[in-house]
Amino acid sequence: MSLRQPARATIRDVAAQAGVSVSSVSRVMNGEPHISPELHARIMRAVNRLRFEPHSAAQALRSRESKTIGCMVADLSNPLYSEMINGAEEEFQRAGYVLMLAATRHEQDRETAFVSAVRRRRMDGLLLFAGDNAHTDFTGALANLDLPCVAIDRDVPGVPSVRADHRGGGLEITRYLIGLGHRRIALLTGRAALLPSSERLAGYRQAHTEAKLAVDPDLIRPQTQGSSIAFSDVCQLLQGADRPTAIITLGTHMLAGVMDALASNGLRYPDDMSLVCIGDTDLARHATPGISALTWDLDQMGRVAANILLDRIRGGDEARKIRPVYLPTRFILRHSGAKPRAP
Amino acid sequence: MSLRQPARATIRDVAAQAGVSVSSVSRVMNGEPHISPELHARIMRAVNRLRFEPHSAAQALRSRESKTIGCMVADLSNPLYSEMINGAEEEFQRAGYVLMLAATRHEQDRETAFVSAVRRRRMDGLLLFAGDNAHTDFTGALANLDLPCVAIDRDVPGVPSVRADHRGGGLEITRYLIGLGHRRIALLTGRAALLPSSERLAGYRQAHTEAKLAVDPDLIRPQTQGSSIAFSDVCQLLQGADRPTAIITLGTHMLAGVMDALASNGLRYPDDMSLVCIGDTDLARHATPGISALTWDLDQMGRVAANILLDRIRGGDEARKIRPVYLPTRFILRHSGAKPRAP
DNA sequence: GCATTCTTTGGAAACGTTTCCATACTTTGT
DNA sequence: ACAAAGTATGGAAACGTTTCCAAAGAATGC
Repeated sequence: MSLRQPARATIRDVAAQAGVSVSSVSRVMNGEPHISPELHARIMRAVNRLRFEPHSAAQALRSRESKTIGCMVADLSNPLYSEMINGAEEEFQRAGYVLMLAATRHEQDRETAFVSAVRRRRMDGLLLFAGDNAHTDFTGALANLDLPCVAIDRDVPGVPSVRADHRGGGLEITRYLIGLGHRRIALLTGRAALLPSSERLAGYRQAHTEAKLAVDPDLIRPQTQGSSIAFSDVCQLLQGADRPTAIITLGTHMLAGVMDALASNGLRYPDDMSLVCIGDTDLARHATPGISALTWDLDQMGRVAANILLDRIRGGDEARKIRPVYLPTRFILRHSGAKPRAP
Repeated sequence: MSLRQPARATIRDVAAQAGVSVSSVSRVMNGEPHISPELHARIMRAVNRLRFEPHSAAQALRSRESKTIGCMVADLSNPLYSEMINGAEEEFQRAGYVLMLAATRHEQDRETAFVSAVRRRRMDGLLLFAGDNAHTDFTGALANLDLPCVAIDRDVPGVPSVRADHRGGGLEITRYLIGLGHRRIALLTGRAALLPSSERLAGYRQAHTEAKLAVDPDLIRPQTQGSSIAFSDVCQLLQGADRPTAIITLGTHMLAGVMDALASNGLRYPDDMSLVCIGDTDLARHATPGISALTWDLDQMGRVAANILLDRIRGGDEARKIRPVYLPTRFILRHSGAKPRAP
């Protein structure tokens, strides 16, 4: 019935066509030395004639490497992550690896499921993006893995990581706001269990300590990323007796919710409320007035992580270093900060 | 020197441990019928004791399916794409497939390279995102592939596709602007070779034809996505003698460039220039005034495409349908449009 | 009660590579 | 000139599954 394609050529077909042994074909395909030019030419001719393409499952089975990198991320639709993945993927592609992607949606089940997939597929390495620190089942599964791993903005015991200096960034922007005279600064920093959030919080606390200010726990909103959550968080904060006079918020999605909340409460920034966001976005840049933002190089971060992982896979010198690599953050001052109003 | 992990258990180890044949183990692992409960229990006990996980390369080699989907996208850092991938990945994950991702960066070489990877790895299906229609080498390579494919917002001969109704959307927003009285409408719609761009242009033309207006080719800027390009495009348009009075632009990145260009030329929207953007973003929503936008359901689009592909892989009834599936666009009216000034 | 079909198991041959070992020539060193 | 080392090739055994075939026993039809 269906006219099937001619069966794909195997290495044996190539050997027969060229009149040589399969081992010679294998050697040519893998660019091994000690091959006479004539043999090489003859084999390549057969390869081209038959359009031979080695079956990577067979290669993986025999040679025990799959030329595959697992990449685990909580949320692909978050531009912060996709930007990093984009950078990392370029490096992997250049090195001849293919990315296998899984979005875990912050669910521990999916994390362990992916670790299982990594094992079954004998992936050569694993790149971990920010994920919940409380997922100990997952880190347990990971420890049994004996596989080169690199984490991005995540703290996994025994795994090297690349991190933005969220603590320093949190410190810098909190100092800035305190310097302007703010004493009640709300922090909408995303899920508490994520490393970037907890680090930023640490910086925030440090700035308060330096200025001998107490931290009001009510001002810290460690909620999930999302504009509607930010909206209701801010509304709630504004209802309170002792309002904040400044807000630090994530730039992606949450900032929009914060702006909505301010607008629908008839407040304007920077006069009624100072604003700083984390992660520079088109919105932060082009809102009027422009919103000061903390930023760092996402593409670079992906690339650095990818290269560390590749180096580990190759067993390079760097392979034993576990200490995190930190990338600097940069504060972009715009016009969303002002002295707080006299009460 | 290095304390290696104990070797991973194979199906043979399990069989030995349970005192049965390997074929029985295989049957249990694959949930085949005709297995006595006692055998099943005995084998599962051995599986758990040895922490057996089947080697997927061996499975792929023997069974000729890799449980893997290739996903080719031009630019991962574009939120439009990553949102769609996010939706598609969820569906694939649910069906037990893993996504293999490649970013082609609009380079034909990378496209053909990935097609080759798809062949070698015997992936089970291929999901294609918007890419250059001029890449005929690539579509040629694809035709030889004999593999279930689905395209998203891309026209590949013989391949079913899921598309947003960019033509209808382009028509609607152009009609809207013409209805306001605009006669010179600039169109900054991204690379001309991409299907969404050319479809929008078709809608734009149709609206002009309906209104018996000529289309000035100078107003059509089929440039690559990017804020700096949009910036210089708009500056150039504003220098011309016969300025446009409205601009249609892509929402991601380009809109920011357009806004910059207006601001640095001392123009404000909607009074000096009407604005509509394609793809709703935080910036469009929260700029003041809000910017009217054309939007469609990205997550849904990814899911629909994924399910069509899965159906094709299973050889389902839908398998033979090649006609594109269209998803509707929706026009969100905000405050970025006004009647053009009297000249 | 006997031929037929179904259920349950085991044995062994693939799947398509890589890699180890053997072998027949060439070099090279002294 | 002869041992040792190097180069170029082939043969065959893995790698870890699935699947086809055979076979023995249990259930069914008439």
